[in-house]
Amino acid sequence: MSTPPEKSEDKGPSRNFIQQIIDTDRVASKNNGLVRTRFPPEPNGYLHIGHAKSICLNAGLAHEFNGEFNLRFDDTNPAKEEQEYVDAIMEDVRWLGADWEDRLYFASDYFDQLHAWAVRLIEAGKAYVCDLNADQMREHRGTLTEPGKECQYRMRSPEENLDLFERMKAGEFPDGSRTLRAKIDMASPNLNLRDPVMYRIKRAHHHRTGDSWCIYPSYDFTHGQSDSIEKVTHSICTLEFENHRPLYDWFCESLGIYHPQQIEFARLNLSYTVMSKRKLLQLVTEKHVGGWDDPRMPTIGGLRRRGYTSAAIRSFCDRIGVAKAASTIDMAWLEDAIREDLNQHAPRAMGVLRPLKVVIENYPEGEVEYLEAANHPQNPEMGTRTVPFSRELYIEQDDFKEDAPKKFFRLSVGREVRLRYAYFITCTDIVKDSSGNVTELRCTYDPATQGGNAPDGRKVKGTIHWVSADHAANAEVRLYDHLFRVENPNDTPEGGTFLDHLNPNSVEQIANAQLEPALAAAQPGSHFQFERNGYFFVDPVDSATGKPVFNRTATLRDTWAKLSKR
RNA sequence: UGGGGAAUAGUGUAACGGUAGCACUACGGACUCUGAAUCCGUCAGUCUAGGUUCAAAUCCUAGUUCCCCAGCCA
Repeated sequence: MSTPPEKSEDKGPSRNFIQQIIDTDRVASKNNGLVRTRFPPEPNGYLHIGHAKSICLNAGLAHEFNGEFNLRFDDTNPAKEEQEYVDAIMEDVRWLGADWEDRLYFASDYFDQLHAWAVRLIEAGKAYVCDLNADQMREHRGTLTEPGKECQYRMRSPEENLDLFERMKAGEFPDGSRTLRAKIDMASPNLNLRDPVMYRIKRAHHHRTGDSWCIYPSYDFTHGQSDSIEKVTHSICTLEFENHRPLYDWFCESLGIYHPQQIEFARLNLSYTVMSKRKLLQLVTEKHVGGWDDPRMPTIGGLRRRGYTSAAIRSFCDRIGVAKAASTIDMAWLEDAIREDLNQHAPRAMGVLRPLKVVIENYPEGEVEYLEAANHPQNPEMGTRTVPFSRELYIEQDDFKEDAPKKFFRLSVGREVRLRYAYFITCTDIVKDSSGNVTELRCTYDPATQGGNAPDGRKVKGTIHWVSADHAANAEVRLYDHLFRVENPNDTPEGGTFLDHLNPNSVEQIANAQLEPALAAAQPGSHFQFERNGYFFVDPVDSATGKPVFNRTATLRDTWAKLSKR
């Protein structure tokens, strides 16, 4: 996925710190030079752009070093996990272009092995059954500055522990009444090493193992061993697991099993959005958005429905880099990535979002002519189409200004502009309603400029898009903006929440945009650039045959908007 | 006040003792039948203070700031 290093001997592309670690490992023939990575989601929610960074990183590394990439679900908490999420996650990973081939794994497939390993640690005197309840355990754990206390159960014999653990497994004890803990060090300055829980009693239906277990292994007792079973060479995770690495290492060492190397990197933060699963869930359940795939969501499903392509997301992940410093990437980077992709690939069309009627007074009534327009001016191979032209048209309201400044290159009374692919027109008069709003423009056209070129060589500064009023297709268009109006929604004053920063105008629905007629047949899932407006995607969910709904994926850069703001 | 991490233009990311580079943003300009794209250019950076060295973003010392950890979540 990420581009392989170039051959150039001088200065190749920069290598991130993980690539450098792997370079070193390969020079040392560690793992015989093999690279195997994995993406280990918990199926308790939908994937977001932050996960995409991890997927691209892991799959990209495997690809770059000719290794293997696994998909493994970390499904050790049946209370939160569901098959629905498994399915959605697989779809998203596949869509992103990461290929796990036949290596789809579930931590739950390792439950028997994990149990056997737990028994082994008990026998070795390295694990014990503890009768403390959650509150008591918290008390015994100590604090950041004070060591924890060893409990009375810590000294139980392996025989007693074995017996108790088997009875835990057999369902003899109520939920939460006992745990199996690793016997490490209650005084460790790293709280994760203060005899962490390996197994807890939890009667919950597991999406894969059903009701066959009532004890479930914890993340710490599962993750490293799962990596080990799969012979993962480089176990790449986010920074918050750095404190867990000693535990990861402890289990592999104590068990004497293959020991993968855990490497941590900084998770992705994006401006103007939130990334935590909890907050995304809240947006959905409290109906601040339409669902997990709402086009304003930073989820993979949301981005896809917004019109992002997987190529753009991969390119984005490639560009943002990988490091250990916590950082927040500007949303503009994501927008840049999708613009770059769509600029090359999206066919052009004309669509008027906020229509203003234009009557060409010297154009014969009832006449229609079909003018040729390029589907992509920079790429003639994409062909041409025709658009109907007639006496009455719609143009964009923003393309007319009664008191037009000098730098305004569009229409105003007495000014001439080019209608894209059509004619030069000059505005001669305006019609207003009783409250003074301009409702119609009266114009004349120059028949000699058909197709958009003047034989006398005269230039016009402005070219605007248009549609024929009688032929235009009506369609719903949704204009999306940032979900939050501040760069960092997590930055809230005392007593506030991230929801306070929700952007009330994050979506604007336009019920009756006027589009060139061919767009009525636009296929769901296809991309267009409405010239001078932006990139639009035909919503795969809400579109019906002959009634497409367009989601604005991204605007075009708008120099004029910037100029006019000053 | 314990432990683990991290600090390089506005934002990201390279440089691994030897010219601080690249990208995004911003701002100019050229070009243009999309005020788009493209092209050219400008502004702008090594957290602080000491030290080692011919030479320090890089090594050492001290400090500052930020992030993570007290779930039977992952």
